[in-house]
Amino acid sequence: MNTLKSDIINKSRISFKDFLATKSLRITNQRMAIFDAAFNHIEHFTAEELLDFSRKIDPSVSRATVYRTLPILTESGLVKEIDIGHDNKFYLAHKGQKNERAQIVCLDCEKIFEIDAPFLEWYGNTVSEKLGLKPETQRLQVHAHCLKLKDLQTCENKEDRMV
Amino acid sequence: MNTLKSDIINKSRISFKDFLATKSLRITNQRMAIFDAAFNHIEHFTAEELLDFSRKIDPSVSRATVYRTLPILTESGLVKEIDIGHDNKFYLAHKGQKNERAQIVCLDCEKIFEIDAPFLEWYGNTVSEKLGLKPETQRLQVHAHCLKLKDLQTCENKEDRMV
DNA sequence: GTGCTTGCAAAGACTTTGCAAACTT
DNA sequence: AAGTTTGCAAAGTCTTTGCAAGCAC
Repeated sequence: MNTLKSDIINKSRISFKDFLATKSLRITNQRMAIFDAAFNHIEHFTAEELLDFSRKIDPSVSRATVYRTLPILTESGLVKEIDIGHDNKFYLAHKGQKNERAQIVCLDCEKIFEIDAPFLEWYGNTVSEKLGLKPETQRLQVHAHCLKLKDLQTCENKEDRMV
Repeated sequence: MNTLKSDIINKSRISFKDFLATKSLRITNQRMAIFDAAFNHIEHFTAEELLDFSRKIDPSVSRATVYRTLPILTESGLVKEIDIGHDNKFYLAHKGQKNERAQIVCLDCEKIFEIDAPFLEWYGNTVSEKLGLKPETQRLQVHAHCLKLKDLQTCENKEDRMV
């Protein structure tokens, strides 16, 4: 399992370098540190969190570079932008999961659960056809309250975001 | 049709006043101007647009009051917050449409189409159950490109947002 | 009259940008 | 060596907030 995971990260790492080369962008320490920070993180992360993680790998990484690198990562498809509305904009390293995914956002602990939603693409196509549009991305999100928190006054996810 | 629409607006207007009264909030000219601005607008609108519309009704309305009134309107359920991600946060007056709706967002003209999505609630329930969560809101969005624009180099919706 | 609401301007949060130094190729 | 990329700090954008004047009740 661990080796499999490393495999995916290593492949993605090469993909990223290829992507940079294709776009005539340079392979810098900062860009690779940001890539590694994103892919070593299991959960969703914000730009600010990515800055923190990146600096643990290469302290020279600046906020500006993180903000400049994120669009490259999302354009390459290696990082997915997760917009759950309101305040926060999250990102998630794409490690071979299916593309049709929905997010369940806990309103109590703010944890984001990613789940497969295999009908999503079909749905987008069906609806868009009628409007003369070609679907590009689909987003399905359910915001929900934690029943465990309500019953037990506690929720083990409460602090998990900071892992 | 026009009378029907006015009926809905008038009913909503009374609901808003009731809501304010229930919450011990005062019925001010500014709040009512903002309400009217929202309900006289057919399309989705941003906070800034709502400020403009409101000022046409009551020039004394300030940006701050719009930002302070929007949460009241959304809390009352009379205005729906539509988060299509990226930059813009939109709002839409709730004029008796079904609650289970999806948004199709045109990536070219930025127009937002609202459509019924009757399975949305069912889906949220099914998925959330497994996670021990109680669904509160569901959001389904498809971002799509305009085929007409691609074929004809033009799209009649291009300027519609400013209506 | 009491105290909630308002407009204004300042402050906040988050993101982008200009520029000279540093680095990749 | 040439030209991209970087960090820094300043600027931008959107939203919130403190305060004294104004208004609803």
